[in-house]
Amino acid sequence: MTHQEHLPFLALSDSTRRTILLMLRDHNMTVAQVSENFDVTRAAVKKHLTVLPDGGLITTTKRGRERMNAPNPQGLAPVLDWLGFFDAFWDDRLTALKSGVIKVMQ
Amino acid sequence: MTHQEHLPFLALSDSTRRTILLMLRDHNMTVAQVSENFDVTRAAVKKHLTVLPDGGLITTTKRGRERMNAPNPQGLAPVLDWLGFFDAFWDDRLTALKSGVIKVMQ
DNA sequence: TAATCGCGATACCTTATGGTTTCATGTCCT
DNA sequence: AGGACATGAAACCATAAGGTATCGCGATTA
Repeated sequence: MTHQEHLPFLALSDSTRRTILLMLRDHNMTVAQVSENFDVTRAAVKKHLTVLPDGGLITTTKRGRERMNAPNPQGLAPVLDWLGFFDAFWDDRLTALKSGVIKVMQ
Repeated sequence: MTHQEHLPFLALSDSTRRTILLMLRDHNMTVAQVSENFDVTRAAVKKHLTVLPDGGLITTTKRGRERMNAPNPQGLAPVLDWLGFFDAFWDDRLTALKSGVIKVMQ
C-alpha cells in the first residue's frame, strides 16, 4: 500500500490544533498569544505547538525571548495528495470548491 | 470559531483506517475481507469499521450473515470544507490537483 | 543588577485508543 | 437438526494523548 505521511493527519485530528491553524492563517502568533485564545494552560497549548510542526503544518522561529508560529501551507500537501486518491468519488461540494478555484485561475 | 466536524478528522487520523478507505475505494468488502489484508485480529479491524461510519466515511449494509462496507465519498466533505479555509495558501501541488480537475470539467 | 517576562521541559494524572481474547448470536448449508 | 461461518460485543491490557502543576533559563526592561 502507498506510504502514507501520518503526522499531518495526526496533527489535524485534534480540534484545538485545527483551531490554532485557522488562527495562524490570519496572523502569525507567539505561544502566549495563541494561549490567550484557549481555556487550557499555556503548557497544553505548547504541546499542540509541538505536534503541529512535527506534522509540518506550521513553522516556528525564535525571535529574542519569544517564538513566532506561522502556518506552513505546504504541510497540507500530504493530506491533499491522499484526498487525491478519491478523485473519482468526489462530490458536489468539492466540485464547487474547485469551480471557485477555477475562477481565480482564469 | 467555526464549528468543526470532528469525527471525520478523527477517522482519518489512523493509518489502518486510511488504508481501509483506499481499499474500499476499489471494491466494497465484508468485514472478513477487510481483515484478510491486515495482520491484526478481526476484532481490531471491526473497531475501525465502527469508527469509519461514525465519521461518515463509509456506509455499511447487512446482507444475510455478512456486512458490506462501502466508501461514502460525501463523508470527506467536512474535511474538504475545512481545507477550503486555506484557499489563499494552497500550494502548487493543489494547483496541479485542481488543473487536473479542470480538464475533466471542460 | 534585579525583577519580570516568554518559553521549554519535566513529572504526574486521567482518559482515549488500538490491540487482544473470549463468548454469544444469527445465518447458511448439508 | 446440526455444524460451520460471519459478525457483534464484552472484558481486559498497554500505551498514547491531552491536561495540569512546577521548575529552570535566557531575554527584557526598569
